[in-house]
Amino acid sequence: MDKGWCLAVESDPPLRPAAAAYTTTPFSFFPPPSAGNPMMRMFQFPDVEALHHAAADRLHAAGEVDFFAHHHHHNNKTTSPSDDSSHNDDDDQVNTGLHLLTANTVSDQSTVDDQTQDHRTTDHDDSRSKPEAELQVELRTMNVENQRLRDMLSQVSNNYTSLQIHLASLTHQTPNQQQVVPRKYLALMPPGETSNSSSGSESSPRNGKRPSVSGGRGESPESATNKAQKLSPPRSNSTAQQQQQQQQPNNNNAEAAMRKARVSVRARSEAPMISDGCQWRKYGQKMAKGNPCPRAYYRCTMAAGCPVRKQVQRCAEDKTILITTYEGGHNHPLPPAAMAMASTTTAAATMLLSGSTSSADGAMTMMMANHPNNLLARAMIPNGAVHSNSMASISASAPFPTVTLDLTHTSPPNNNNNDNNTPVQLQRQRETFGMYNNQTKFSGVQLSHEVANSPSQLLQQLHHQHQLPPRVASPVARQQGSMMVDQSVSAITSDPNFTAALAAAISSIMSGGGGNQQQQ
DNA sequence: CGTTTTTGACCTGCGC
DNA sequence: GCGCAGGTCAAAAACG
Repeated sequence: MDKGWCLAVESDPPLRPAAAAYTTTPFSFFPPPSAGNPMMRMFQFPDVEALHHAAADRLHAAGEVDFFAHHHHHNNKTTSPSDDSSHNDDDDQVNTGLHLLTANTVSDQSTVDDQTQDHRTTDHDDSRSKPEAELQVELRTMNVENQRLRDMLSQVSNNYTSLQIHLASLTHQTPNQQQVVPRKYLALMPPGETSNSSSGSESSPRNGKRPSVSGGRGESPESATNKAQKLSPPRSNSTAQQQQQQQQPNNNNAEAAMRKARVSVRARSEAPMISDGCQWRKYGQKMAKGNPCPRAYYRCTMAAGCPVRKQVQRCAEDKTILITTYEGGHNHPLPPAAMAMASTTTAAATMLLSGSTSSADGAMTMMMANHPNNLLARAMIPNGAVHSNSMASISASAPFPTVTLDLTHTSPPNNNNNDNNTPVQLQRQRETFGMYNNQTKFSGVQLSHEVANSPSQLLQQLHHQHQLPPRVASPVARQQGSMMVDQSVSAITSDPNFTAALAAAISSIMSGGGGNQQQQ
């Protein structure tokens, strides 16, 4: 069960003491305030926190344990009768203060709330339960509203990224930079290609060059679409079709192109699949010629009809390198963790569309530098600075225009930051975060270069990584994830300097009241 | 029992 | 036309 979420650790005990209480905190509603993303702050609801504080005060007045005081004072050794209810053998673990529960749905929260409610009301009168119930109703209402706003935010963010890339492409583009590939590519667009963003129709990213899909046995909508496309093969792209294309809005071509463009990511990983925040379902596996390692085919299952697919294969020359190739664009809102990769693939598709390697590189660099969640960006572009030698390349020789992001190389030394890590430290951080889960995390790749410089970023990454629902991870993944977390925590805490920085970052986060909850 | 993975079969494009 | 390789389907198996 290779789930792209691969955030099994979020439900693992070591990092979530007093888990049940956390679920009810306002911290669970939002991602941490993203320094570079004012929109995220914009969507925070102070009222919710005020609501929570009111509830906490009430609990205090009633002589009950304030779960949230546990937060604010970072007393990870606090024990209480209520804590015992969720207590386990992780007391000797570091309480990062991060919200690590993922239950976001009303039902889930309701369940936990009910449980905590049971504990609270056992020894107290019922008169107080009614206001609490009302508060919880309000909380749930706000949660729903939050969910809706987050969906909207995802859409807006996606659109913003696309527009930004397109603008960068146009800005950087010069006449002699326009290469053949994208034009040829666009010329191959079947005329029937339309936006997949809202219809939910499973229009598949195909063109004439690509080996066609369906074996004809399954008559899924996708297959039907493919058939229709086959009836008008690209090679017969007539003048009428070209005229039809010209009549289409430009963004139609762009979107169609994006669905065909490919983004290949090379990263070192022992895990079978990298984590990109999305949910994938494996639908096939093949032995590719010249490579003893099989190639796995995955399809995005976050939304019905999402055309995004990816291929995962190990490099024949170096089996520690995992090559993940993305194709297409999502037709649904994405969780923040998935936004990074999605925005990257979108950028890559856009740069292919823009038709210039240099402009593309600039576009991608710009987009990445400006996208707060783009983990690849920070892996490629330390500190968001524009690098001329970013590890991105565009292949025109491949069957499809492909952007390759090589994350197997270490970043060049960055003089702008305070990178005074010893190689040993960096290596330890790589080991710590690169093996964070059973799947390699891009954020781990990124963290390996930044973690010591920015513990708060580490926490944000951890925060994001713990947002997703536990159901998406297999037990094996959870177990391995738990082990990795243990190792990670151990490694982190073994470094006194880093521990101090981590504590400071935790304090910052807690005092800032930033929290999150995964949309789903 | 529903979901996911496995895996053999099938289809298509391309090169010869 | 044939064979090969890439990609996908879908029944069966596995899993929770």
